[in-house]
Amino acid sequence: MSLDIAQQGLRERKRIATRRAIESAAINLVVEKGLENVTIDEISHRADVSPRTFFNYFASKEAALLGESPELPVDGSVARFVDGELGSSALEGLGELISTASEDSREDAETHTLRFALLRQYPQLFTLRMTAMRDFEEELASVVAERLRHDEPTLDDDARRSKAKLITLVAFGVIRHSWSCWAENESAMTLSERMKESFAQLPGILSAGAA
Amino acid sequence: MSLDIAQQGLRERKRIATRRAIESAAINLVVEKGLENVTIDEISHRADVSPRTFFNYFASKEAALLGESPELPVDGSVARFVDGELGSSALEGLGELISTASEDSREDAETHTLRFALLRQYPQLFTLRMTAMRDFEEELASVVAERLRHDEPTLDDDARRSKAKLITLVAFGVIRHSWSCWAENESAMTLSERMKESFAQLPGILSAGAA
DNA sequence: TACATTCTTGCACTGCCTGCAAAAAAATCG
DNA sequence: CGATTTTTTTGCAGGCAGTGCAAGAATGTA
Repeated sequence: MSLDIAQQGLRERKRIATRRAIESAAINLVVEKGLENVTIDEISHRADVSPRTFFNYFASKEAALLGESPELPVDGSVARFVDGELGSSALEGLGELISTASEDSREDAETHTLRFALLRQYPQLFTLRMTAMRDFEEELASVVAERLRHDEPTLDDDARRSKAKLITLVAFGVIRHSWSCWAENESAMTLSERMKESFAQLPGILSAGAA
Repeated sequence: MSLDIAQQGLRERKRIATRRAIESAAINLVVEKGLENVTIDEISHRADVSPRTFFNYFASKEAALLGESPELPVDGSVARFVDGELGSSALEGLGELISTASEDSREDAETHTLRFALLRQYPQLFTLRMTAMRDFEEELASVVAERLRHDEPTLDDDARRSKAKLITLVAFGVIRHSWSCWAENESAMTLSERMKESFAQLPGILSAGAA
């Protein structure tokens, strides 16, 4: 794990350091002065790079604040999910997969905390993050399709892909719900706990008929 | 219906005309030259207003392309939904409410068609549209909460609001699914038909357990 | 007609973002 | 080490987005 960063040459190490410096400068400045009052120039200056270099690393101020896009966990939980060992249904398993995955983080703990605070403070940032999740959605949808191949082998390809996508998008709806609840209540549960909660509520919203 | 535009004075009529002219100029230019190759200057010029005036009407090029935000239908279907007459569950009813509402349109048919073509062509625009839907989501969530007050009178306020939000966000997940299917297949069904389809698939994704 | 209100426009200004080419830094090789 | 190649950083020039302000035009009102 800690060998990832290991000597791939000075160049690579410097690139990572610069990226981190920019992210950190951006996040701290926004915490200090507010999103609207921070310019690329300021961020670059604090990170000790030229404004032009900023754009060699990030496409925008927001991109620097959001950091890297999420990726599938690499600990084998994906394999267990595909094999049907995670959750009694694909949707439920997906919920477990995501809420567990949202716990790990390959970065500085303080940066991570501040980033979350910003997502809480600026809903626009959360929206952007969800937007940036499109690729992740595609990835997840194909994993879900694999799971469905296991759960329902009789389904034809098109139906399976469509169903996988529906499951994925519904799951993202649930994630948004978790987020919304989590962001409103000052410091109640962990986000990942809140996610488990929302996923648990899910079955109740389909069946509950008229009075 | 056609009386909406009726004499509210020259000023108001001109405002509406200008707004329409800008929208139309924007849409047509983007259809002709592609989203990236159209500037505010061009749009303003074709709409016969100054670039400065453009910003008196829209905050950005994208806003002009997307047009007005969606609103709740005014034909009484909301009341029927709240009273539990629409759908056998809140989620199902919400599906009917939305898919029906997406049919009406208070605008020029050609503009409407082109706008949809653009949403199809540029997924970023659809994402933006979903982002702009936040307020609409809030509105819907409170309507859903009313419906829940009817369906499950025993629920306390917090639980009801949370559940209403979950239902709403899941519904938006389904809408995204409908959109995705609709945008991929060249000219299959109506969007609103496609929505009914996706909502119908929904019950199947919760129960389907392991093989 | 005279007055008040609202809308349009030009102007100046800040900030975002990109392409390009020169300089700096790091990797590679003899 | 020194020479060469590759990659990164930086400055510069420039286009486009978006905003505040104040003057002037258009509309509403009496």
